[in-house]
Amino acid sequence: MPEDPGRREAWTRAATDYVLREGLIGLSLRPLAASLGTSDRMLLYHFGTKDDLVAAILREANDRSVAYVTDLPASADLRAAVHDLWSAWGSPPLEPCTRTYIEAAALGLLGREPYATVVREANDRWTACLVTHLTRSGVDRPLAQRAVTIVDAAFLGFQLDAPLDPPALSRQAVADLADAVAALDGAARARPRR
Amino acid sequence: MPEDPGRREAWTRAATDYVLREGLIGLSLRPLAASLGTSDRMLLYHFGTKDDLVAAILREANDRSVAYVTDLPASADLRAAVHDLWSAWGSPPLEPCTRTYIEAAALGLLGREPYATVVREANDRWTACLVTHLTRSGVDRPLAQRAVTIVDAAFLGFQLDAPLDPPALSRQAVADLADAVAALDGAARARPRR
DNA sequence: CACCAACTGTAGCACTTGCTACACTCCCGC
DNA sequence: GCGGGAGTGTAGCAAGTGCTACAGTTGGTG
Repeated sequence: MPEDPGRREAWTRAATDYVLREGLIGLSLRPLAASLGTSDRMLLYHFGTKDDLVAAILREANDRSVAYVTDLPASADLRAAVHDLWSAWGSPPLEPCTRTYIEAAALGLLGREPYATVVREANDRWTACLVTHLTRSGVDRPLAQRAVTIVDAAFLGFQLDAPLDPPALSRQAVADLADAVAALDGAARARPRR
Repeated sequence: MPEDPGRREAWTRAATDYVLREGLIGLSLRPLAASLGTSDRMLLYHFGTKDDLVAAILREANDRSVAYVTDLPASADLRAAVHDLWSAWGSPPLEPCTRTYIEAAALGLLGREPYATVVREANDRWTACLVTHLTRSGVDRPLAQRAVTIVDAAFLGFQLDAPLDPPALSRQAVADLADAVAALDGAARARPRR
Protein backbone atom coordinates (compact mmCIF):
# COMPACT_ATOMS: atom_id res chain seq x y z
CA MET A 1 0.00 0.00 0.00
CA PRO A 2 1.20 3.49 -0.86
CA GLU A 3 2.53 6.07 1.56
CA ASP A 4 2.60 9.36 -0.30
CA PRO A 5 -0.91 10.62 -1.14
CA GLY A 6 0.43 13.25 -3.54
CA ARG A 7 0.60 11.00 -6.55
CA ARG A 8 -2.80 9.59 -5.72
CA GLU A 9 -4.39 13.03 -5.64
CA ALA A 10 -2.75 14.11 -8.89
CA TRP A 11 -3.92 10.93 -10.55
CA THR A 12 -7.42 11.43 -9.17
CA ARG A 13 -7.60 14.82 -10.83
CA ALA A 14 -6.21 13.55 -14.12
CA ALA A 15 -8.45 10.49 -14.07
CA THR A 16 -11.44 12.74 -13.45
CA ASP A 17 -10.51 14.81 -16.49
CA TYR A 18 -10.34 11.60 -18.50
CA VAL A 19 -13.74 10.40 -17.32
CA LEU A 20 -15.36 13.78 -17.90
CA ARG A 21 -14.03 13.57 -21.44
CA GLU A 22 -14.54 9.91 -22.29
CA GLY A 23 -17.49 8.88 -20.16
CA LEU A 24 -17.86 6.72 -17.10
CA ILE A 25 -19.85 3.79 -18.34
CA GLY A 26 -17.35 1.93 -20.45
CA LEU A 27 -14.42 2.99 -18.28
CA SER A 28 -11.55 0.53 -18.28
CA LEU A 29 -8.25 0.72 -16.51
CA ARG A 30 -5.76 0.23 -19.30
CA PRO A 31 -6.77 3.12 -21.60
CA LEU A 32 -7.21 5.38 -18.59
CA ALA A 33 -3.76 4.45 -17.29
CA ALA A 34 -2.24 5.00 -20.72
CA SER A 35 -3.69 8.51 -20.87
CA LEU A 36 -2.14 9.20 -17.45
CA GLY A 37 1.21 7.86 -18.59
CA THR A 38 1.10 4.84 -16.31
CA SER A 39 -0.15 1.28 -16.23
CA ASP A 40 -3.23 -0.33 -14.77
CA ARG A 41 -0.85 -2.02 -12.39
CA MET A 42 0.08 1.34 -10.87
CA LEU A 43 -3.49 2.56 -10.58
CA LEU A 44 -4.47 -0.56 -8.71
CA TYR A 45 -1.44 -0.28 -6.49
CA HIS A 46 -2.31 3.25 -5.46
CA PHE A 47 -6.11 2.99 -5.38
CA GLY A 48 -6.55 -0.62 -4.37
CA THR A 49 -9.48 -1.41 -6.59
CA LYS A 50 -11.23 -0.09 -9.65
CA ASP A 51 -14.25 0.65 -7.50
CA ASP A 52 -12.15 2.77 -5.16
CA LEU A 53 -10.75 4.64 -8.14
CA VAL A 54 -14.23 5.27 -9.49
CA ALA A 55 -15.42 6.47 -6.10
CA ALA A 56 -12.52 8.90 -5.91
CA ILE A 57 -13.26 10.17 -9.41
CA LEU A 58 -16.92 10.70 -8.66
CA ARG A 59 -16.12 12.56 -5.47
CA GLU A 60 -13.67 14.76 -7.34
CA ALA A 61 -16.26 15.55 -10.02
CA ASN A 62 -18.78 16.32 -7.29
CA ASP A 63 -16.28 18.60 -5.56
CA ARG A 64 -15.77 20.53 -8.78
CA SER A 65 -19.49 20.93 -9.37
CA VAL A 66 -20.09 22.13 -5.85
CA ALA A 67 -17.15 24.52 -5.98
CA TYR A 68 -18.37 25.96 -9.27
CA VAL A 69 -21.89 26.64 -8.04
CA THR A 70 -20.62 27.95 -4.72
CA ASP A 71 -18.54 30.56 -6.54
CA LEU A 72 -21.47 31.66 -8.68
CA PRO A 73 -22.69 35.21 -8.02
CA ALA A 74 -26.11 35.39 -6.39
CA SER A 75 -29.08 35.76 -8.73
CA ALA A 76 -31.70 38.49 -8.60
CA ASP A 77 -34.55 36.23 -7.54
CA LEU A 78 -35.89 32.71 -7.89
CA ARG A 79 -36.84 33.07 -11.53
CA ALA A 80 -33.47 34.53 -12.46
CA ALA A 81 -31.74 31.81 -10.45
CA VAL A 82 -33.37 29.13 -12.58
CA HIS A 83 -32.04 30.76 -15.72
CA ASP A 84 -28.60 31.36 -14.23
CA LEU A 85 -28.34 27.83 -12.92
CA TRP A 86 -29.32 26.41 -16.28
CA SER A 87 -26.71 28.40 -18.13
CA ALA A 88 -24.18 27.28 -15.54
CA TRP A 89 -25.43 23.70 -15.98
CA GLY A 90 -24.65 23.80 -19.67
CA SER A 91 -21.34 25.59 -19.30
CA PRO A 92 -18.13 23.73 -20.20
CA PRO A 93 -16.90 23.29 -16.63
CA LEU A 94 -20.18 21.93 -15.33
CA GLU A 95 -21.80 20.03 -18.18
CA PRO A 96 -19.39 17.09 -18.16
CA CYS A 97 -19.76 16.83 -14.39
CA THR A 98 -23.53 16.55 -14.54
CA ARG A 99 -23.26 14.17 -17.46
CA THR A 100 -20.96 11.98 -15.44
CA TYR A 101 -23.35 12.22 -12.51
CA ILE A 102 -26.11 10.94 -14.77
CA GLU A 103 -23.96 8.05 -15.87
CA ALA A 104 -23.15 7.18 -12.27
CA ALA A 105 -26.79 7.44 -11.24
CA ALA A 106 -27.83 5.21 -14.13
CA LEU A 107 -25.20 2.67 -13.09
CA GLY A 108 -26.54 2.85 -9.54
CA LEU A 109 -30.20 2.57 -10.53
CA LEU A 110 -30.23 -1.14 -9.75
CA GLY A 111 -28.28 -0.70 -6.55
CA ARG A 112 -24.87 -1.58 -7.98
CA GLU A 113 -21.97 -0.49 -5.81
CA PRO A 114 -20.00 1.66 -5.48
CA TYR A 115 -22.25 3.81 -7.65
CA ALA A 116 -25.38 3.81 -5.51
CA THR A 117 -23.55 4.91 -2.37
CA VAL A 118 -21.36 7.54 -3.98
CA VAL A 119 -24.25 8.97 -5.93
CA ARG A 120 -26.27 9.35 -2.76
CA GLU A 121 -23.46 11.30 -1.10
CA ALA A 122 -22.90 13.42 -4.19
CA ASN A 123 -26.58 14.21 -4.52
CA ASP A 124 -26.82 15.36 -0.91
CA ARG A 125 -23.93 17.78 -1.26
CA TRP A 126 -25.14 18.93 -4.67
CA THR A 127 -28.69 19.78 -3.67
CA ALA A 128 -27.46 21.46 -0.50
CA CYS A 129 -25.26 23.71 -2.57
CA LEU A 130 -28.11 24.53 -4.95
CA VAL A 131 -30.30 25.42 -1.98
CA THR A 132 -27.56 27.70 -0.71
CA HIS A 133 -27.41 29.44 -4.05
CA LEU A 134 -31.16 30.09 -3.91
CA THR A 135 -31.03 31.41 -0.37
CA ARG A 136 -28.13 33.67 -1.35
CA SER A 137 -30.47 34.89 -4.09
CA GLY A 138 -33.08 35.94 -1.57
CA VAL A 139 -35.30 32.85 -1.64
CA ASP A 140 -36.30 31.73 1.80
CA ARG A 141 -35.08 28.32 2.78
CA PRO A 142 -38.22 26.14 2.78
CA LEU A 143 -39.19 27.35 -0.67
CA ALA A 144 -35.61 26.98 -1.86
CA GLN A 145 -35.54 23.34 -0.86
CA ARG A 146 -38.75 22.53 -2.66
CA ALA A 147 -37.71 24.50 -5.72
CA VAL A 148 -34.34 22.76 -5.88
CA THR A 149 -35.97 19.34 -5.82
CA ILE A 150 -37.95 20.25 -8.91
CA VAL A 151 -35.36 22.28 -10.75
CA ASP A 152 -32.58 19.77 -10.23
CA ALA A 153 -34.77 16.92 -11.45
CA ALA A 154 -35.97 18.87 -14.45
CA PHE A 155 -32.44 19.89 -15.42
CA LEU A 156 -31.29 16.28 -15.25
CA GLY A 157 -34.17 15.34 -17.51
CA PHE A 158 -33.42 18.18 -19.90
CA GLN A 159 -29.84 17.02 -20.12
CA LEU A 160 -30.87 13.41 -20.72
CA ASP A 161 -32.88 14.52 -23.73
CA ALA A 162 -30.65 17.45 -24.66
CA PRO A 163 -28.64 15.59 -27.31
CA LEU A 164 -31.94 14.96 -29.05
CA ASP A 165 -33.56 18.35 -29.05
CA PRO A 166 -32.89 21.68 -30.70
CA PRO A 167 -31.63 24.27 -28.20
CA ALA A 168 -34.68 26.45 -28.83
CA LEU A 169 -36.87 23.83 -27.25
CA SER A 170 -34.90 23.69 -24.04
CA ARG A 171 -34.72 27.46 -23.89
CA GLN A 172 -38.53 27.59 -23.93
CA ALA A 173 -38.63 24.75 -21.42
CA VAL A 174 -36.30 26.52 -19.02
CA ALA A 175 -38.34 29.71 -19.27
CA ASP A 176 -41.48 27.73 -18.52
CA LEU A 177 -39.78 25.98 -15.65
CA ALA A 178 -38.67 29.32 -14.20
CA ASP A 179 -42.21 30.64 -14.44
CA ALA A 180 -43.66 27.50 -12.95
CA VAL A 181 -41.29 27.38 -10.01
CA ALA A 182 -41.67 31.08 -9.38
CA ALA A 183 -45.39 30.46 -9.15
CA LEU A 184 -44.72 28.14 -6.21
CA ASP A 185 -43.78 31.22 -4.28
CA GLY A 186 -47.16 32.84 -4.73
CA ALA A 187 -48.94 29.59 -4.01
CA ALA A 188 -46.93 29.19 -0.81
CA ARG A 189 -47.89 32.68 0.28
CA ALA A 190 -51.55 32.17 -0.63
CA ARG A 191 -51.87 28.91 1.36
CA PRO A 192 -48.78 28.51 3.52
CA ARG A 193 -49.81 25.10 4.91
CA ARG A 194 -50.50 22.76 2.07
CA MET B 1 -30.52 -15.03 -42.39
CA PRO B 2 -33.77 -16.12 -40.83
CA GLU B 3 -37.09 -16.46 -42.58
CA ASP B 4 -39.71 -16.86 -39.89
CA PRO B 5 -40.07 -13.69 -37.83
CA GLY B 6 -42.16 -15.49 -35.20
CA ARG B 7 -39.24 -16.73 -33.17
CA ARG B 8 -37.58 -13.36 -33.44
CA GLU B 9 -40.59 -11.58 -32.04
CA ALA B 10 -41.03 -14.02 -29.20
CA TRP B 11 -37.37 -13.68 -28.32
CA THR B 12 -37.65 -9.90 -28.51
CA ARG B 13 -40.40 -9.96 -25.91
CA ALA B 14 -38.55 -12.38 -23.65
CA ALA B 15 -35.29 -10.46 -24.03
CA THR B 16 -37.11 -7.27 -23.12
CA ASP B 17 -38.42 -8.89 -19.96
CA TYR B 18 -34.88 -9.91 -19.15
CA VAL B 19 -33.47 -6.42 -19.67
CA LEU B 20 -36.28 -4.80 -17.69
CA ARG B 21 -35.37 -7.15 -14.86
CA GLU B 22 -31.56 -7.18 -15.06
CA GLY B 23 -30.69 -3.82 -16.54
CA LEU B 24 -29.38 -2.71 -19.89
CA ILE B 25 -25.96 -1.40 -19.10
CA GLY B 26 -24.03 -4.58 -18.41
CA LEU B 27 -26.07 -6.63 -20.86
CA SER B 28 -24.20 -9.55 -22.37
CA LEU B 29 -25.38 -12.14 -24.82
CA ARG B 30 -24.59 -15.40 -23.05
CA PRO B 31 -26.55 -14.89 -19.81
CA LEU B 32 -29.42 -13.40 -21.77
CA ALA B 33 -29.45 -16.35 -24.17
CA ALA B 34 -29.30 -18.79 -21.27
CA SER B 35 -32.37 -17.18 -19.70
CA LEU B 36 -34.17 -17.57 -23.03
CA GLY B 37 -33.14 -21.22 -23.28
CA THR B 38 -30.86 -20.64 -26.26
CA SER B 39 -27.30 -19.72 -27.07
CA ASP B 40 -25.67 -16.47 -28.06
CA ARG B 41 -25.09 -18.16 -31.42
CA MET B 42 -28.85 -18.30 -32.02
CA LEU B 43 -29.48 -14.72 -30.95
CA LEU B 44 -26.85 -13.48 -33.35
CA TYR B 45 -28.21 -15.64 -36.14
CA HIS B 46 -31.71 -14.24 -35.74
CA PHE B 47 -30.86 -10.64 -34.88
CA GLY B 48 -27.64 -10.20 -36.79
CA THR B 49 -25.81 -8.15 -34.20
CA LYS B 50 -25.95 -7.30 -30.53
CA ASP B 51 -26.74 -3.72 -31.47
CA ASP B 52 -29.72 -4.84 -33.54
CA LEU B 53 -30.94 -6.93 -30.63
CA VAL B 54 -30.61 -3.99 -28.26
CA ALA B 55 -32.45 -1.73 -30.68
CA ALA B 56 -35.29 -4.27 -30.90
CA ILE B 57 -35.45 -4.51 -27.11
CA LEU B 58 -35.55 -0.75 -26.66
CA ARG B 59 -38.30 -0.42 -29.24
CA GLU B 60 -40.29 -3.14 -27.51
CA ALA B 61 -39.91 -1.42 -24.14
CA ASN B 62 -40.95 1.84 -25.75
CA ASP B 63 -43.99 0.16 -27.30
CA ARG B 64 -45.04 -1.13 -23.92
CA SER B 65 -44.68 2.26 -22.26
CA VAL B 66 -46.66 3.98 -24.97
CA ALA B 67 -49.38 1.33 -24.91
CA TYR B 68 -49.68 1.61 -21.15
CA VAL B 69 -50.09 5.38 -21.13
CA THR B 70 -52.40 5.29 -24.12
CA ASP B 71 -54.74 2.98 -22.22
CA LEU B 72 -54.74 5.20 -19.16
CA PRO B 73 -58.10 6.83 -18.38
CA ALA B 74 -58.17 10.57 -18.92
CA SER B 75 -57.42 12.74 -15.89
CA ALA B 76 -59.61 15.50 -14.51
CA ASP B 77 -57.29 18.34 -15.40
CA LEU B 78 -53.62 19.21 -15.77
CA ARG B 79 -52.88 19.08 -12.08
CA ALA B 80 -54.54 15.71 -11.69
CA ALA B 81 -52.78 14.44 -14.79
CA VAL B 82 -49.40 15.15 -13.22
CA HIS B 83 -50.34 13.07 -10.20
CA ASP B 84 -51.87 10.30 -12.30
CA LEU B 85 -48.88 10.15 -14.61
CA TRP B 86 -46.49 9.98 -11.70
CA SER B 87 -48.31 7.11 -10.08
CA ALA B 88 -48.33 5.38 -13.48
CA TRP B 89 -44.61 6.15 -13.81
CA GLY B 90 -43.86 4.31 -10.60
CA SER B 91 -46.19 1.41 -11.28
CA PRO B 92 -44.70 -2.04 -11.85
CA PRO B 93 -45.42 -2.20 -15.59
CA LEU B 94 -43.94 1.21 -16.33
CA GLU B 95 -41.13 1.74 -13.84
CA PRO B 96 -38.72 -0.77 -15.39
CA CYS B 97 -39.41 0.69 -18.82
CA THR B 98 -38.52 4.20 -17.77
CA ARG B 99 -35.51 2.90 -15.88
CA THR B 100 -34.32 1.16 -19.01
CA TYR B 101 -34.95 4.32 -20.98
CA ILE B 102 -32.70 6.16 -18.56
CA GLU B 103 -29.99 3.56 -18.99
CA ALA B 104 -30.24 3.82 -22.76
CA ALA B 105 -30.19 7.61 -22.67
CA ALA B 106 -27.15 7.55 -20.41
CA LEU B 107 -25.43 5.18 -22.82
CA GLY B 108 -26.32 7.52 -25.66
CA LEU B 109 -25.20 10.69 -23.88
CA LEU B 110 -21.88 10.68 -25.69
CA GLY B 111 -23.48 9.80 -29.00
CA ARG B 112 -22.79 6.07 -28.88
CA GLU B 113 -24.86 4.05 -31.29
CA PRO B 114 -27.30 2.43 -31.48
CA TYR B 115 -28.42 4.08 -28.25
CA ALA B 116 -28.48 7.70 -29.38
CA THR B 117 -30.66 6.98 -32.41
CA VAL B 118 -33.08 4.62 -30.73
CA VAL B 119 -33.45 6.90 -27.73
CA ARG B 120 -34.31 9.78 -29.99
CA GLU B 121 -37.08 7.77 -31.68
CA ALA B 122 -38.37 6.48 -28.36
CA ASN B 123 -38.43 9.93 -26.84
CA ASP B 124 -40.44 11.35 -29.74
CA ARG B 125 -43.12 8.69 -29.46
CA TRP B 126 -43.12 8.90 -25.68
CA THR B 127 -43.60 12.64 -25.41
CA ALA B 128 -46.23 12.55 -28.13
CA CYS B 129 -48.18 10.02 -26.16
CA LEU B 130 -47.87 12.07 -22.96
CA VAL B 131 -49.16 15.10 -24.84
CA THR B 132 -52.10 13.06 -26.05
CA HIS B 133 -52.90 12.06 -22.50
CA LEU B 134 -52.95 15.71 -21.45
CA THR B 135 -55.16 16.76 -24.34
CA ARG B 136 -57.51 13.88 -23.53
CA SER B 137 -57.59 15.36 -20.03
CA GLY B 138 -58.81 18.70 -21.35
CA VAL B 139 -55.51 20.55 -21.63
CA ASP B 140 -55.19 22.45 -24.85
CA ARG B 141 -52.41 21.30 -27.10
CA PRO B 142 -49.82 24.11 -26.91
CA LEU B 143 -49.91 24.11 -23.15
CA ALA B 144 -49.83 20.32 -23.10
CA GLN B 145 -46.63 20.26 -25.12
CA ARG B 146 -44.87 22.71 -22.85
CA ALA B 147 -46.12 20.97 -19.74
CA VAL B 148 -44.95 17.58 -21.01
CA THR B 149 -41.45 18.90 -21.65
CA ILE B 150 -41.19 19.92 -18.02
CA VAL B 151 -43.06 17.06 -16.43
CA ASP B 152 -41.25 14.37 -18.38
CA ALA B 153 -37.87 15.86 -17.54
CA ALA B 154 -38.74 16.26 -13.88
CA PHE B 155 -40.02 12.69 -13.63
CA LEU B 156 -36.82 11.37 -15.16
CA GLY B 157 -34.88 13.37 -12.61
CA PHE B 158 -37.07 12.15 -9.76
CA GLN B 159 -36.46 8.60 -10.85
CA LEU B 160 -32.72 9.11 -11.08
CA ASP B 161 -32.67 10.22 -7.46
CA ALA B 162 -35.56 8.06 -6.32
CA PRO B 163 -33.40 5.20 -5.00
CA LEU B 164 -31.82 7.77 -2.71
CA ASP B 165 -34.78 9.58 -1.28
CA PRO B 166 -37.61 8.73 1.07
CA PRO B 167 -40.93 8.47 -0.78
CA ALA B 168 -42.36 11.36 1.25
CA LEU B 169 -39.92 13.72 -0.41
CA SER B 170 -40.96 12.75 -3.92
CA ARG B 171 -44.62 12.92 -2.96
CA GLN B 172 -44.13 16.54 -1.90
CA ALA B 173 -42.07 17.16 -5.01
CA VAL B 174 -44.77 15.81 -7.31
CA ALA B 175 -47.41 17.92 -5.59
CA ASP B 176 -45.22 20.99 -6.04
CA LEU B 177 -44.59 20.08 -9.65
CA ALA B 178 -48.31 19.72 -10.29
CA ASP B 179 -48.95 23.12 -8.73
CA ALA B 180 -46.12 24.69 -10.64
CA VAL B 181 -47.15 23.29 -14.00
CA ALA B 182 -50.79 24.15 -13.38
CA ALA B 183 -49.65 27.72 -12.80
CA LEU B 184 -48.31 27.75 -16.36
CA ASP B 185 -51.92 27.69 -17.47
CA GLY B 186 -52.78 30.91 -15.70
CA ALA B 187 -49.57 32.53 -16.87
CA ALA B 188 -50.35 31.54 -20.45
CA ARG B 189 -53.79 33.09 -20.18
CA ALA B 190 -52.46 36.25 -18.55
CA ARG B 191 -49.84 36.86 -21.28
CA PRO B 192 -50.47 34.54 -24.21
CA ARG B 193 -47.40 35.67 -26.23
CA ARG B 194 -44.34 35.30 -24.09
C1' DC C 1 -34.66 -40.41 -54.16
C1' DA C 2 -31.56 -36.15 -54.40
C1' DC C 3 -30.98 -31.42 -53.50
C1' DC C 4 -30.97 -27.12 -51.39
C1' DA C 5 -31.91 -23.83 -48.11
C1' DA C 6 -33.10 -22.77 -43.31
C1' DC C 7 -31.66 -23.63 -39.04
C1' DT C 8 -28.73 -25.09 -34.94
C1' DG C 9 -24.98 -27.22 -31.83
C1' DT C 10 -19.87 -27.27 -30.90
C1' DA C 11 -15.94 -25.23 -30.66
C1' DG C 12 -13.15 -21.70 -30.94
C1' DC C 13 -10.97 -17.04 -32.18
C1' DA C 14 -9.11 -12.68 -31.04
C1' DC C 15 -9.64 -9.50 -27.76
C1' DT C 16 -10.54 -7.12 -23.34
C1' DT C 17 -11.48 -7.15 -18.43
C1' DG C 18 -9.83 -6.54 -13.34
C1' DC C 19 -6.37 -8.23 -10.89
C1' DT C 20 -1.89 -10.59 -9.33
C1' DA C 21 2.77 -13.15 -8.88
C1' DC C 22 7.42 -12.15 -9.34
C1' DA C 23 11.42 -9.85 -9.83
C1' DC C 24 13.65 -5.73 -9.61
C1' DT C 25 15.26 -0.86 -8.17
C1' DC C 26 15.46 2.57 -5.10
C1' DC C 27 16.12 5.00 -0.69
C1' DC C 28 16.23 5.31 4.33
C1' DG C 29 17.67 3.74 9.02
C1' DC C 30 20.91 0.85 11.19
C1' DG D 1 27.64 -1.81 3.79
C1' DC D 2 23.07 -3.81 4.63
C1' DG D 3 18.34 -5.02 5.50
C1' DG D 4 13.79 -3.82 4.42
C1' DG D 5 9.97 -1.71 2.83
C1' DA D 6 7.93 1.43 -0.71
C1' DG D 7 7.37 1.62 -5.38
C1' DT D 8 7.40 -0.11 -10.30
C1' DG D 9 7.91 -2.88 -14.74
C1' DT D 10 6.86 -7.44 -17.01
C1' DA D 11 4.20 -10.93 -17.73
C1' DG D 12 0.43 -13.45 -17.13
C1' DC D 13 -4.07 -15.49 -15.33
C1' DA D 14 -8.89 -16.74 -15.40
C1' DA D 15 -12.97 -15.06 -16.95
C1' DG D 16 -15.78 -12.94 -20.14
C1' DT D 17 -16.76 -10.29 -24.63
C1' DG D 18 -19.00 -10.27 -29.51
C1' DC D 19 -18.70 -12.95 -33.18
C1' DT D 20 -17.58 -16.87 -36.57
C1' DA D 21 -16.07 -21.32 -38.99
C1' DC D 22 -17.62 -25.77 -39.54
C1' DA D 23 -20.31 -29.54 -39.43
C1' DG D 24 -24.20 -31.17 -39.22
C1' DT D 25 -29.65 -31.82 -39.16
C1' DT D 26 -33.88 -30.89 -40.51
C1' DG D 27 -37.94 -30.18 -43.87
C1' DG D 28 -39.84 -29.13 -48.10
C1' DT D 29 -39.36 -29.29 -53.44
C1' DG D 30 -37.76 -31.16 -57.80
